[in-house]
Amino acid sequence: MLSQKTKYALKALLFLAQQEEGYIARTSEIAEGANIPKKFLEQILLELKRGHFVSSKQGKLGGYYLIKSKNTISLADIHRLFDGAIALLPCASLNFYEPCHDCKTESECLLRLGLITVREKTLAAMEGITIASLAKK
Amino acid sequence: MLSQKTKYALKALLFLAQQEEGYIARTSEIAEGANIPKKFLEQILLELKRGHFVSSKQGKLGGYYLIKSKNTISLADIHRLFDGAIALLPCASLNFYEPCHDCKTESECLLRLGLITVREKTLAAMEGITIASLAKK
DNA sequence: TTAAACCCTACTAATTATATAGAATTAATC
DNA sequence: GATTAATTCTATATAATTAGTAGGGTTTAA
Repeated sequence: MLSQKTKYALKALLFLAQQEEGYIARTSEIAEGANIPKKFLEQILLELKRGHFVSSKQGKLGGYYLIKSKNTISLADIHRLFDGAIALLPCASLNFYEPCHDCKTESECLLRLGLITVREKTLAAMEGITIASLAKK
Repeated sequence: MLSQKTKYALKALLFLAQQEEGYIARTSEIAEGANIPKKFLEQILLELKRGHFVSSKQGKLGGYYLIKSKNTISLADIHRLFDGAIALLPCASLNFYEPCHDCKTESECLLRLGLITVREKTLAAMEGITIASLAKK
């Protein structure tokens, strides 16, 4: 399941994607428009900025705007930024790989291969969902 | 990600599936064989019993055994029993559906349709992974 | 200089995850 | 019938995570 934070991040990105090109949205605007607690949203926008999905203008008249095309921001990207691995176990993950602690040898872990199959399917689906595809209702 | 509990449940089921037909395995046997804390495993086996995946014989010489064919116990089943919904949000779930609180109307939730697509793919993959398929290395 | 915005760190409250403890119950065997 | 060995049940403990809140610092336009 997505964390609330990931859900809010997606909604915030959707909000930004629906503004006209070049528009700079204040946090409070996004918070109201997407129904997100403002102080919580501040943190989320900062993480999105560090993840290079949005950028910001500081000071008065400042705010946030997309710096990646909405076609290239996928659900997989945002999930990884906030919730981490897409795989069901670290040993089946591409970007967050870790060996199992409770399997003595890796070949011994009977779950791994099956979970890699699941991750491949889920990842393909999640990469197909972009902010652009979500925005066109 | 799978919780530790789900992972242990899968390992316990795999252990049981690898025993010969009709064998009754003690909790302590499973705990050692699958490297699971015994008292934690007790709770897991009880939940698997309530879920009608295993049954038990009480008293001395008692223990646990599968009551569903290993071909018919899927990763999706076990995930749902211990970790709940497979969908990324409750509003996209089949078995754990709940409407979003922060979307005023359902049609307003732009995430839902995309997440249903992801759930369909993931679910299909998880239903394809069974205890039997995992057991054959 | 002031106001309005982003930026940053710390804190908190509630929930969930991961167990552990111990007593009650059941059943086989001596 | 007593003993032993197993499941069953309920309660507790502890640590981590989640979902925020608080409050000040920094930047920039006017």
